[in-house]
Amino acid sequence: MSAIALIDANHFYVACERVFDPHLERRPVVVLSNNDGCVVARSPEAKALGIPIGAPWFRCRELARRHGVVARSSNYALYGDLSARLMAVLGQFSPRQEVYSIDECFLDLAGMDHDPTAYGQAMRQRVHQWLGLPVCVGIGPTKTLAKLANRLAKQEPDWDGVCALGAPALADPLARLDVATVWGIGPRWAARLRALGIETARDLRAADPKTLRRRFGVTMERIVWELRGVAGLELAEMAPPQHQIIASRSFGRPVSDLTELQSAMAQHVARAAEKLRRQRSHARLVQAFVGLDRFPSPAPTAGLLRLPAPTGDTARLTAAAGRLVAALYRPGAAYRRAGVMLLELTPVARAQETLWEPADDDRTAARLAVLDRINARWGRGTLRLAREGFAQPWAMRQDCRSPAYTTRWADLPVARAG
DNA sequence: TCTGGGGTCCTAGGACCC
DNA sequence: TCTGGGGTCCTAGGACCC
Repeated sequence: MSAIALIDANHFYVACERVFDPHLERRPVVVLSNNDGCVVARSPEAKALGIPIGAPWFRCRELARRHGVVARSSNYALYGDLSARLMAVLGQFSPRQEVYSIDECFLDLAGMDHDPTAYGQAMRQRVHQWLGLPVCVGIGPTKTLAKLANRLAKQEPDWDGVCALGAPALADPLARLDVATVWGIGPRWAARLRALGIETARDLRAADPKTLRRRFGVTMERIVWELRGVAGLELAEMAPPQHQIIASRSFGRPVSDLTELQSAMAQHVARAAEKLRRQRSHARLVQAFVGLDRFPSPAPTAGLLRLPAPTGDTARLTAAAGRLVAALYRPGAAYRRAGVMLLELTPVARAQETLWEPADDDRTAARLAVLDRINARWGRGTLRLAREGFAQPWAMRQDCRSPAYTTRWADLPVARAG
C-alpha cells in the first residue's frame, strides 16, 4: 500500500522571521517580494486583516499602518538556511524524500507500519522543537492526494495540523474542497471545469478521465487518476539538472546609464553562472534582456548570442551578455529591470569529451572552483569581476530586512542574561 | 514614487524531409 | 476530376507550480 506525506511550513517566510524575533509572535506580519514590491507571505493575523497575497505593497501600506502590521523585506539568506535545516529534520522520517520547494517536501512512507496520523504528529513536534517552525502534514496514497490532505490539515483546526486520508475521520473529505484547490488546477482550468459542473475535488475525481483528456489534455487526465489513488507522478529524489537558468531583477530606481546597466547585468550573470556550475553544467546560448517598465510589463527586448563552445566561465558569459546589452541599449531610455538566461545547457562531463568543442581548460576550471569556494565561505560577491562595480546605485530596495542571523557571523543574535 | 523571480510540461502548427 | 502519408524538429503560446 503506497503512502506519501507532504509536509510544508505555514507562512514560512513569516515563521522564519519569528524564529529570531519573538516580538513578531501573535502580531500581523507580512514579508515583501524583492524591491519591497508585493506581499508574498502573511501571518494569519495579517491575513485576517484582509491583506491579499500578491498585493502591491504601496496599496496595503495605509491599512497596514493603521493596524500596526510589521513588514519585512525578503531575507533569502535566512529562509534558505532554515529551509535546509527543515529538510534535514524531515529527512529523518523516511529514506526517500523529494524536496519540492523552499518550504515543502514529499516523504515516501510506503511499507512503514506507523499509525500515519501519529507519525505526522511526531514530525510536527520535532520540527517545532528543533527549529521553531510550524508545519502541516498531509498523507495520502498519491502525491496529489497528499497535497489535498495537507490542504485539509490547514483548513480544519481540530485536526491539529495532520490529515491522513483514509482515516475514518470523514465520509468524503474531498467534497469539502473546491476544485481550484487541487494541485495542478489553476484559475483558468477551474473556471472551465465549473462550466462543466465540476465544482469540488470529489466531482473531479468522479469525472470521466477520457473525456477530460480530450478537452484538457493528458495533464488533466493524470490528475483525475491521481485523485482516484492511481499514481501518475513519481517521487523525484534527485533533482534533475535544470534546462535553463535565469537571473534577473528589477532596479531600485530607473537606470539610463550604460555602465550601470552593464554592471547590473554582470551581477546577474555571476549569479546565473554560479548556479550553472553548481549543477555541473556548461551553457552554449546566452540571452540578455532589458525591460523598460515594470507594469504593465511589456515584452522585454532581448538578444541572443551562441558561444563558440559551451562554458561555465563567468568571464566569458559576462563578455557575451555585455555585448548583447550594448546592442540593446538606447541612450535616454529608462530601464527598470535586466536579466540573463543561460540556455543549451550540457553536463560538464560530456563537454570534456567533445574534442571539437573544447570546454573550459583545466586552469579556468581550477580558477572557477576557487572563486566558488571563496564566495561560499565569505559571502556572494566577495570575489567578483570589476565590471560588477561597487556602488550599485540601482540595487533593489530592501528597506526592512532582518539580519542574516544564521549565515553571517556579525549578525549572530546575542542573548543577554538578567 | 510604489506591481517579484524563478521554473516545468504540453500542444498545435509550420517547415522540411522522404 | 484530381490534391498521399508519415516522420522529425522547432517554436510559440498556454497552462501550471512555488
